[in-house]
Amino acid sequence: MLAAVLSVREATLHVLLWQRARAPHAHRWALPGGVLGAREDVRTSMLRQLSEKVDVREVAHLEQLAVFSAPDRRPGARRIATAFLGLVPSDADPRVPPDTRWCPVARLPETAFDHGEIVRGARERLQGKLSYTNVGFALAPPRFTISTLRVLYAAALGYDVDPTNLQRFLSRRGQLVATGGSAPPGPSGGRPASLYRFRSRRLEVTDEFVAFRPPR
Amino acid sequence: MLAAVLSVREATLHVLLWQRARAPHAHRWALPGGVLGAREDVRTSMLRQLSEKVDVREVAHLEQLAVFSAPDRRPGARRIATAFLGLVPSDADPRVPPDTRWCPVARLPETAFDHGEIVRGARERLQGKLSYTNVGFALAPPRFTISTLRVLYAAALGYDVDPTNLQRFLSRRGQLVATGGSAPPGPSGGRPASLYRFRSRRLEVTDEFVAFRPPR
DNA sequence: TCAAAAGTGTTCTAGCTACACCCATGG
DNA sequence: CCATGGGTGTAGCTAGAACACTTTTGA
Repeated sequence: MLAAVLSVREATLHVLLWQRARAPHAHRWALPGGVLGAREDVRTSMLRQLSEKVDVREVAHLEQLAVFSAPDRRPGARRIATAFLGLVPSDADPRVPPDTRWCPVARLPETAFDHGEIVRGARERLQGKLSYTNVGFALAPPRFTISTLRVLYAAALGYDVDPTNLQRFLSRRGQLVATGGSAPPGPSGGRPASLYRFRSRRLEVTDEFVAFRPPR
Repeated sequence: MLAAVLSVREATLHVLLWQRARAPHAHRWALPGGVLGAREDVRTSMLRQLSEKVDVREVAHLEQLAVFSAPDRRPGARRIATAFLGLVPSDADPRVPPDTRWCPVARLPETAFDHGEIVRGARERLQGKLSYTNVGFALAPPRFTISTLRVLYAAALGYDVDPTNLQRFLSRRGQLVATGGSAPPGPSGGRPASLYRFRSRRLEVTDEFVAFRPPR
């Protein structure tokens, strides 16, 4: 049971890691997690374990990634890990324990066991789903401007995104709702940006087919 | 450890199930599987367990689906299942034990535990991946005509597919290679169909982005 | 009035759908 | 020569990428 909890902080994709104090792999950085309880399913258990690190209400999305099971993936007693991808909106600022930090995914510190691989898997899953689902909601605050959203998408994808096209992409799919409000412009002026929200804050597949749409 | 092994048989998507002899859920139909060994990872273990039901060389693709972990998912001692999706080409005709059969996915017999849900998950995964990867190779014989391939895609997707567009879809992505050979026409005549093969018989993502392609 | 930032309009193009038409074979 | 099925050409449409242009604000 491990979770790669991703969030965009200061325009960069970060992951929540804690520094191990004890051997094995002392001082290396590890994903939060623990062991499955007798009366829990894996999702419930993951949420319980995360609640020790972050406020669970701030985890806007949680999904299974994969099982990591190589017999030698960690020294000592064998442990099989069900890995999860968690997403925390950029506005949430959860209190975390002193040994825990948000680390930039592009420049990870030395990670424990196979946790680096899990983080890379999580990032790839997120990148894919940004393009054919509404997962963006889980990176964004409840209300946001298109510029803000652009920064979040760019950080998660690792390349620049055109705000015009982002706006139209989401609008065409009915995912963007104008709230009516607007954000005040910055100190150097400029037109105030309208505030939007996602129509739904639960995962929806917006592009079921790349090709092979059923005939009319 | 459970596998939903799918294959197109007689123009219909089937799954490999075996009928339980003993309680619990006697006479119901279950997915093949077993328990993880001490020195195996889940993939190796799954292949080992499948080898008891089908010839493993015929499983052209095997990937993790999800972990099923509800505490009450089956009576008796708790068991957590890592579910896999397996694919067997339509030309392979593996010898299976007497209690084991290919069952049509659209009309499953009464299934044991949560195995029905797993089969539905497997079908959905396959349907999605047919559209943005080359998984088709794992449903098809080594050499095939476009008409044959059309039948396989239609069976897996559950709706009709235009052979013209299928041909171009795969050609555009460089997945189709003409072998030069051709298949003899049927008893009522007709132009002989050319034989093709997939360029690669390992999973490749052919459409990485639905939208948000990186700028040039 | 100018700079800055947001938002709209428009053109270009790739690629999917649909369908008409041509090709190769058996009877 | 016709029926049958395979294969090609092509028109139409959708929607993403790129970018010019307009709008709204602060100084």
